[in-house]
Amino acid sequence: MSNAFTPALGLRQRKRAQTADAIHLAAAELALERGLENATIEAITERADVSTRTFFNYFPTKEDAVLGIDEVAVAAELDRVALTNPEGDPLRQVFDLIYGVFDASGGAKTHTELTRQVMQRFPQLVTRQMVRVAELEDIMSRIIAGWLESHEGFASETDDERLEEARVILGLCLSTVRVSMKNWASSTASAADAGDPRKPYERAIGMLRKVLDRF
Amino acid sequence: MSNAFTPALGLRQRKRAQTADAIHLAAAELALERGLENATIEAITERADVSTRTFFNYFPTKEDAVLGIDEVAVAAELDRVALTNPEGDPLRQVFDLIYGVFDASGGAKTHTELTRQVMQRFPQLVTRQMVRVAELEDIMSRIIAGWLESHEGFASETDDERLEEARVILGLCLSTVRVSMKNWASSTASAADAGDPRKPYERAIGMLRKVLDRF
DNA sequence: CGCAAAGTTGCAGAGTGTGCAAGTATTGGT
DNA sequence: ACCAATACTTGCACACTCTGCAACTTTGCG
Repeated sequence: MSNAFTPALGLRQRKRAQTADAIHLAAAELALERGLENATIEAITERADVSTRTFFNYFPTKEDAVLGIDEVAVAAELDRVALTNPEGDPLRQVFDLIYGVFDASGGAKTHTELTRQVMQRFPQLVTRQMVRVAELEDIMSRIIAGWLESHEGFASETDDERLEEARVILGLCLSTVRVSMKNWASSTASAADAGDPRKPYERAIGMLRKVLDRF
Repeated sequence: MSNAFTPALGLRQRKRAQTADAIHLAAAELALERGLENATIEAITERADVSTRTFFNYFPTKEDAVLGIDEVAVAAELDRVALTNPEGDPLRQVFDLIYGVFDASGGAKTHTELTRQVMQRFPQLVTRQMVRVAELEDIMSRIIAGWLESHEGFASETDDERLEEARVILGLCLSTVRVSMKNWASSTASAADAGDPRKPYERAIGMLRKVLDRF
């Protein structure tokens, strides 16, 4: 699991990742076994073999634990991408940004199939996931607005105008991803889909293009 | 208050509306006075002069009370609009649908300025409001898909394709409304804006058009 | 080794939300 | 005016989520 970007993690960090994963796994499994409501914190912590108090040192809410959201990784990804200055298809850039955040947030990383099942069975979690991303709207919009600045057609506008357009663009892409995500979540676990968590994003681009062409 | 559409409500229903409003008012005021977290159910019920238990007979959560969401009215509005078969600008139709749901949901009805202040101070509530509307996505998408059926260009597609496109279209409009809504919430309470809760919707249409023209 | 920083845990407690059963008010029919 | 069905309110007990705090254990590092 260790590569150029995760070089020789100390014992502490390894343990931390292990514990987080154990809690996430227990939470997701229990949710599937007995439903989201009936998977109590007590049951989760018992299976993950940590105290109730420790649970909340890792995840602020039960839902975040089920989704396995890693806030630190998300922040890091945003810091990283804020420095890039991409070229090419603007829509694809935005979708890549969104995918990066989702990917970093953990759901797509370790237990893809488990997460898909959870999202399929509890659609509230897809919504929840989107709300979480929406909370990063300010940061992401600013990044996109920065991109717009170097595009002809946007260069002549004020910062505020660009920021607002960036918000709308982000919103369009996010909502398309959400639709596509729900499709993915409700798809049968065919090998083609389950293996590639990017699939819904690729499909989302196509869907958005198709609808944009209508208007 | 009674007009052609609210003909001679019985005592029971009038009291019910009164109580709901009292709770909503108390919740919104207290949220503004001491913050969302510190406005406890206990404090709200005390001010509205009902028992804690009654509170939950009216609103499922504290946030819904602060926003004054009326689920019954929303359901009625959706039933009503499902029967219509509108003509004209498709985008406007969708925005009208969204506005109808918001309006019926109560936030825009009685205490417009209060609600605006609450949303300005607690942006989570804007998100929350959007999530609520998103939960009606299935129903609204089906209505829109029905509209598409009678539009040339969509008539040749399958029901599933139309439904998916309807979802994406709804998503685009919703996310634009959300952006516009946040602008509205953070605007100063100038007479022009405060008086007309439709303002953000009109503006949203313009914003979406502008961005669509870019692509 | 030995100290500092990070992490774990139990406990006490505030707050949200639900089910139930008993009591009270409203309605509509006679 | 009366009665029975119905709707609404309320108190109570209880389950659950989540937080602050203080004691304790583990890890990192000079």
